[in-house]
Amino acid sequence: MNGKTPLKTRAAAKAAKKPRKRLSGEERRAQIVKVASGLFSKKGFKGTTTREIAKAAGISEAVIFKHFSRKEDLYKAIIDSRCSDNEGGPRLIGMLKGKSGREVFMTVAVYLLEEHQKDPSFMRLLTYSALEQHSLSELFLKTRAMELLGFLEDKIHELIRDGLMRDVDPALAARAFIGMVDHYSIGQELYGFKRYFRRPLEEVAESFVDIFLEGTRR
Amino acid sequence: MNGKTPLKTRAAAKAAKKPRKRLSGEERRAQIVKVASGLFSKKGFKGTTTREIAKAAGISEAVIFKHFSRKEDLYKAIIDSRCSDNEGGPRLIGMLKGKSGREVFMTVAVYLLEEHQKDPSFMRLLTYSALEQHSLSELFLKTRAMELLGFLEDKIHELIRDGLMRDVDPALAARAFIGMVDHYSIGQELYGFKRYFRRPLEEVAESFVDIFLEGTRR
DNA sequence: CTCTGGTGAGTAAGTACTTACTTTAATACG
DNA sequence: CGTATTAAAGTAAGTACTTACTCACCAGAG
Repeated sequence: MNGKTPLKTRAAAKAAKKPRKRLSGEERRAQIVKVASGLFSKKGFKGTTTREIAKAAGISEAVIFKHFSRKEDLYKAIIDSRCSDNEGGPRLIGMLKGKSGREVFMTVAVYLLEEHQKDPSFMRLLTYSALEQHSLSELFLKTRAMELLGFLEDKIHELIRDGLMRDVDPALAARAFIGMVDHYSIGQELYGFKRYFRRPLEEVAESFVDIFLEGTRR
Repeated sequence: MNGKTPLKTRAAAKAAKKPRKRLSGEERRAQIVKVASGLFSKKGFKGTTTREIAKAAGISEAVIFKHFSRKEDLYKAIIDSRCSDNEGGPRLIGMLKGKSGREVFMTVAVYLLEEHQKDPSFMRLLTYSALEQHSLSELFLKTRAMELLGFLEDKIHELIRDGLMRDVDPALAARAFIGMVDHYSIGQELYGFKRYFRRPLEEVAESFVDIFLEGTRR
């Protein structure tokens, strides 16, 4: 058992116990953001302690405060990393340009359902943020949500002008569509609906697009 | 001013400061539940302190613990008072019996939108509860949400059978409809959409019912 | 007098955040 | 090349304050 370290047992034990990886500032920062993000999404900002974050990251609390002077700053760093341009939003809008009506709505539905399914923690984070009135939801609203709704609104307007849709309120119709899709994901992930009810992602998307497009067809 | 109590100034000041209403046990209990409910819905369970509750109710913390041995018990009492049979749910389902397709969906939409607008705090409470995985959301899901969805599902099934609707997945369609309506309220209240976008309640309900019914029409 | 509704002043266990200190790795230099 | 220097990465053990929850006691209606 202790054959290797008959003497110096304390130092040896310590060394054995802690194969401590020493990370660079940037690496550690990113790790903390990732760990905290996961915890905040599960338990909320108030519900997560800096101690827990430190423990989960395998470091002492002081390290967190070397990188983020306040717990609140950690939240902001998470926002930046989650809402940064390299992932998400812009990609979707880019995918939509030049597509036909049905293709647009189908793409949006599949994209949103896939995103939620791939990473349900973001939706939780966003919802917590909205409730706790942090800026994440505000930022997300103004960058992502509004952009997508605006795009759909324009598209609907265009379809109406071209006589392909009935004369519905474009803003309301856009929200109706996003509502169907988002609310489905929220039900599955937050309210535990998936225990009672589950459909293949494509089937869900197809159904919603059908209902929406038939409902708005001229 | 102090003609009545020239002496005993301390006692007099105290008496003047606190026109303390002495409530019966039941009254006090109900008051605490009401106050706590409002605070929990604004700041969440973890985000609300017993001290805040006491202050808001104009009593000392100890009184709270005379009525509820743990903070958690207060949550349960709130659940009971919010989900009790006398208000909400059953009334809605009752209103729906024997109505035609359009009437059913219109009634549901108006009802949900009105409820959310009348008391947005319940939605917040419910959402917090779902995130924090308290039993309120579970209970609500099993009593109210499932019941309403089940009713709509049956109605849709019936309408399909009678050749009044296309052959859509009834469960999915029911969720699509509730999704449009609920998601609209959530957007308005939680994500602050109402700063940018507002429509009369009836117009919103009518639009959603239109989109849904046209979309599912045979 | 008594019993119920009410209190002020605790307590122990957290909480975010700090301080004084140690370890490690890369670099400057004799 | 090895060794002193330095600065960053890391820590244990605090601090000041908040938290849920308690307890010994009080006041006034019946």
